[in-house]
Amino acid sequence: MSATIKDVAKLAGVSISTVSRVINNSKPVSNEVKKKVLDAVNELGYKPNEVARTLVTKRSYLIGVVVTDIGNSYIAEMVRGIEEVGKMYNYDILLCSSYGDLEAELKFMQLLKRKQVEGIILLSEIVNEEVIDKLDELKIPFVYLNRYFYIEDFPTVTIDDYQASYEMTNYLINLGHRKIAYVTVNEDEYSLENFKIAGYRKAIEEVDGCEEILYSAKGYSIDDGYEMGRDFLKLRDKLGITAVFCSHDEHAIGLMNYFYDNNIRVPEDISVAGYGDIKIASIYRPRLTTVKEPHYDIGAVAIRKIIKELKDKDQKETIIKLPFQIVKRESCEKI
Amino acid sequence: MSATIKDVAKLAGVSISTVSRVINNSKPVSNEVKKKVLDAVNELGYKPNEVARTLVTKRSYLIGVVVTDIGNSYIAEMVRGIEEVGKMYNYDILLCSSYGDLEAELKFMQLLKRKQVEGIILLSEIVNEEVIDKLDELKIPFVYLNRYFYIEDFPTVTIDDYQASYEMTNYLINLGHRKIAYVTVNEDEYSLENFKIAGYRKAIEEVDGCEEILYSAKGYSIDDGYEMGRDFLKLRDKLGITAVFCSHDEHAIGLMNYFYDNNIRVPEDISVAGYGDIKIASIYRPRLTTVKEPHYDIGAVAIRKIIKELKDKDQKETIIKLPFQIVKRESCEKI
DNA sequence: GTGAAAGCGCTAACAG
DNA sequence: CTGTTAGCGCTTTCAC
Repeated sequence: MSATIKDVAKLAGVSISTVSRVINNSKPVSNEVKKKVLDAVNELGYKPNEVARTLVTKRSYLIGVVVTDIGNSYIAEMVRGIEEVGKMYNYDILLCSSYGDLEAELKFMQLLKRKQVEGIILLSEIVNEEVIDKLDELKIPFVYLNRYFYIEDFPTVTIDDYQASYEMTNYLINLGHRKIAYVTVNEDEYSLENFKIAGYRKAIEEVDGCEEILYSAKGYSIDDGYEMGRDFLKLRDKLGITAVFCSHDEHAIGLMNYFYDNNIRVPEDISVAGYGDIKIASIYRPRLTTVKEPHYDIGAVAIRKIIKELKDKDQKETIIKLPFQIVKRESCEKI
Repeated sequence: MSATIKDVAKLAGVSISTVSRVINNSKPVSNEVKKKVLDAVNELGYKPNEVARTLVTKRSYLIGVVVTDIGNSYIAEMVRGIEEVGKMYNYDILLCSSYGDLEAELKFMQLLKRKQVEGIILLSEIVNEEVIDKLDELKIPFVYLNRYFYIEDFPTVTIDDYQASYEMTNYLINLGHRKIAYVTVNEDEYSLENFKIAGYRKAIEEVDGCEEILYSAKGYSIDDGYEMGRDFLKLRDKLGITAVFCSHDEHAIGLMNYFYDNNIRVPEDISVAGYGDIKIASIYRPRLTTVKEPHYDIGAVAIRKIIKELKDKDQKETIIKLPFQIVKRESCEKI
């Protein structure tokens, strides 16, 4: 096996505490002895065993991150933020994917705790009381990130969905649109959609000639967006919809795909706006007008919050709201 | 702090060895005692400390994964494969992102070793001797995954690039194309492009009227694909190119974006084929015809290889080749 | 079957 | 400044 601190001590002819002192710079050591130790370290290629160190210091420099699926670009982006900021503070990321399974989420949280992670970031897409309880029960700093649902007074990082939705709807209205459909998902007491719909509604109500048109997609995926295409088109023809604001970029992309496949031109025949600014939104043609959720920053702020809490137990802020942006691109046009 | 094995032992009125035995099922324990222990475990909510366990057993159940950027969909996909298979064997993933920086790669490998990971999967996009040496020096099982470069006799999992490139070119030829451009990247002794170009060349040479047209992009990104659009279009007009086979989906997407922005229709005006089958390839319109690299499987097989090696030191296979697929979609058409 | 004791590799008092 | 010693929480002989 690799060399241990003992080997170094023996080779350098000093005690292990002295070795510990020089590699940690924790206490003054005479230059002469220090040199001997360093030489021995080099000669043996000694690398401290972090596991042993963790056992005594109680500091693992590990943050557990459980995500639903790293394959989602918005999640990957958040993980990037988490990891990059974590690294600045010497933290490493222990990654677990739940694929949306409740049991898996629960299991991983347990597992992470056993592995002595110092904090947990849960990137969930479901809402469940057991998970909440477990998170509290673990007694380690955590942040709960959820794009679809909210839990009151629970540590999280987000944007002002009400305001974002309001502003985007306004943008569409200013473009001249009046028949603006809003594509939402399921109704749920804890769904963030409630805020977004409220924002949309407010904008609609403020302007004469505008009419609220709500449409529900089945799920959150691109496919769900595609599949609603047929029925949505009927609705459009019936009501004269000229713009559609989707609560998720995925719907917008799916819908645009359906439009492409059926020779409906965007934005000439209909304007499409999304929400999220996932990676593909700026790659797809036409590029998608959307609400930019700062995924990277959300991750970055989330871990920063944990690290701060690790330093100073009492942090007041539980919910952090980050700024968003209305990103204007070619999928929406003046009418 | 959380309860330790000592607390359990005390509460159950047995020795800590007995507790260890029942929670690990490592030695027979009388049912009566077992029950007492289990009760105590429940009452205290005891969860073994994996760090302490690792220190004595020398098994961390951790695999280190260093990637360039989890934001790349092909990388995310590989990590999914790694993680999912890892979990089947109770392994967790320690994730590090190098963002292509050599020093970072080196540093993380070191770090992972200190954290006692049992194996390392390096997902690199550069080639460097130092890295190779370091990997060997670490003396733990590893797999080296690199989409752009190869290292002879180095543990990796890949596809037969020569054959894939050959088959795709053939497909284009069978569609009636004769002036087929191949978009490559930089020339480098260790570039996988050498194999791909050879495959392309072979197909071209086999058919009368075909002519080799090589074009080099600046880098590997979508932007690089976009930026070559202008010059490429000139070349197309000059040579009468009817199809372009890009060595990377990113180029193909970037190119198609340039075409879209300049009113060149795909596939009517030019057929476009890619390589990789990254996520966006099947979402973009028109959907991209491409060589499907099984990213998920590559990750899955990579970690499986490591786990196998952990079980049985001597594994013969160093390079594993996985099957690929020619995925025919709408971006290529008969001429 | 069960307990006592040693030890994994390291840090951190405590003496000197 | 430096060495000795006592653990961190757990597994694993080795006796009984």
